Amino acid sequence: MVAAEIPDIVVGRLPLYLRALTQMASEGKLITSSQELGSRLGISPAQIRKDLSQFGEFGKQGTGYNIGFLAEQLRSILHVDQVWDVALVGVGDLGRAVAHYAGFLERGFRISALYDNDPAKIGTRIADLVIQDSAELVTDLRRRGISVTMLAVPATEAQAIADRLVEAGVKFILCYAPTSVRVPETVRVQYIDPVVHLQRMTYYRR
Amino acid sequence: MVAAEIPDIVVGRLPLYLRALTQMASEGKLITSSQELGSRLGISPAQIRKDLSQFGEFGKQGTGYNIGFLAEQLRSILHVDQVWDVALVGVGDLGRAVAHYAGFLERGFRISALYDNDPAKIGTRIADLVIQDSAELVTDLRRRGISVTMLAVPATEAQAIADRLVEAGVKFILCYAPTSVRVPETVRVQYIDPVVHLQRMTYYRR
DNA sequence: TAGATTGTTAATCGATTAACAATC
DNA sequence: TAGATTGTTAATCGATTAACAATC
Repeated sequence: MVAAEIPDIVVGRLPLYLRALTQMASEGKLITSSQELGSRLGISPAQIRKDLSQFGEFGKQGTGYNIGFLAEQLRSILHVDQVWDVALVGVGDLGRAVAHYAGFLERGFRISALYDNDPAKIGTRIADLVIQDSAELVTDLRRRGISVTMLAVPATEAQAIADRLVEAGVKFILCYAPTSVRVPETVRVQYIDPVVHLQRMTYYRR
Repeated sequence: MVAAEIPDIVVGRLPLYLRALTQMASEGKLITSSQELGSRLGISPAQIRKDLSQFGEFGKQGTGYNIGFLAEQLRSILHVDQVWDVALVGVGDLGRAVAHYAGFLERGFRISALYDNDPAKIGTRIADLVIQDSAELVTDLRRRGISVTMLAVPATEAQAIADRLVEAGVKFILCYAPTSVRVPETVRVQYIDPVVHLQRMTYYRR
């Protein structure tokens, strides 16, 4: 049961499987198949079986997968059978919306710290959290042992803040700023830039 | 000069190239190389050259790429040398933040219609736009010829709204709802779900 | 049992990289 | 010219799919 080297691209699909399974469970379904899951997600059944088989044997021939059991396994694999404390840096319009979003907790994350560098915002509250001064970022995150952060600052500030996050020992950064940041290999970054997604589509203008 | 079949994954990188080039231009740089571009983006120089060569010869041996020229070419390839009207459906916290975001226009998109089904919101304004009733979605989008939309409604409503968008002739949907939607093959969907990105990272917990 | 679906293998398909001639 | 970097080819690497024995 030694963890083999799982391709990044496979890991990337696991959260989609988990999300679909959770949805099925909420619809009262108990069992599904690679066929059904695949048709919901637009992924081939063979690929789903292959992906899952990297981690174990979760299904039953002739029957399919127990939705609750498979979801539980995926939560464990993705390490979201626990709740991660997340710090959000940058409380502009987007940061505010993210801070208010209620959907994190049930999927393994809890926003538990907010930072901004605007004196007018520091000390005010959003969703029960006091906005703290970004100047305290490094000592504070380090002290609290927070390793997951979301970056919702302007693109021009993203690299500087990312450097501070790295300094604070942060391991995972979800970057909403429309720019790439450079970090050591020990730190992982994921990006969300709506314009990138839009441009990926308009290429296919007919 | 017949458009060859370009892999999706290549198309997906073009907006990143464009974003980095635009940033370089704003820094006053005039020339770059696949080496430099690659190191900013964490992509190999060979891959960048290969990707670009699918569309033409944009560089000069020994010199590299003219940043302004290459950016212009990419805008043309991605069809963002024009401005696309975008409709945003769902004006909750996230939709509001998206509507206020000033960064769309210079990258080829303009939010020009807002929809919600909450009577308390309909008729009010956000960023100079009057929120319209979702009930008018189909006729309205069709009349205005809008083909790009952003979907910021709850997951439970996403499929129903997506069906209406398809009915209205929409071709591109950027889905912020944490769910997959089924649409005909003629319609493209891109997804933004922050939790999916977070879970992709926490898998690598050490 | 008969029907269905998994887990897995082998084959296919596609993407990335290394290397280098061309040339600015 | 000498140095640098492109565009492109061929080789390598990796991912997806088809097919089917196993088995519930």
